[in-house]
Amino acid sequence: MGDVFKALADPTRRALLDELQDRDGQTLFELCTRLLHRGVSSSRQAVSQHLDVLEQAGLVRRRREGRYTFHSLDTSPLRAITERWRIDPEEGPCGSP
Amino acid sequence: MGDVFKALADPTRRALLDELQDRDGQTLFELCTRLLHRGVSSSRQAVSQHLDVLEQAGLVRRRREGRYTFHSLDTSPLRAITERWRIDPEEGPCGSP
DNA sequence: TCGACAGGCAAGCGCTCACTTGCGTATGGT
DNA sequence: ACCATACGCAAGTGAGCGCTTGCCTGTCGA
Repeated sequence: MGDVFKALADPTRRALLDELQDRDGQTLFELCTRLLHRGVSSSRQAVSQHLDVLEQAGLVRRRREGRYTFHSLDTSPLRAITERWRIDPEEGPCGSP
Repeated sequence: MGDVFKALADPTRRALLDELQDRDGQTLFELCTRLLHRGVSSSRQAVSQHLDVLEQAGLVRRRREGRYTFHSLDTSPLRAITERWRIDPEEGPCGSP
């Protein structure tokens, strides 16, 4: 549980999740180069360690294929947040009293 | 934005939010004693600093009254989480294709 | 087969974080 | 007036975090 929040506490890791949501199944170098275009400058090893944290938090899944390692996003751990502290969905399109 | 996640990264702070959701408008000492009953042992100053972090993150509001300082919960910053990465509400009661 | 590519592993360094310690301030009961 | 209460402020300390550096393992193309 705490691992999820610790993972989300870093701006680079949040940018990685944004990037994976934009395009799923990217490799390490793809993520590095696309982070650069976003203005986030991080070395390969740094990004790799960030992905380790995200994987341990259950937010990212790794799939090894040949010499490539593809990463995919998994937002299911975030659902526990909305269930712990009641978050009113701001009376969204569901509201019908 | 990152302040919210950094605030949520600590288990003591999450326990404080739980406690405030259970009973709103508690003072520092009330929160300290009730944390003890939950098994979370923290000094007064430690809890005060945690509340500082939560206040800076916008998750807790302070209201000074005489020599008491009451704390109230505000979950609105958490809504940004659900809006950033689409979190399916597990096909809640809203689903009607 | 050889070299370039994609990635993993681990130690070291600077910085932040959580906590403690000590003192100061203001309120309220008696 | 006096003292206990409720709380704030600030410096110091130990542990964890993010990043770098260096080296090693597989994998694919020419």
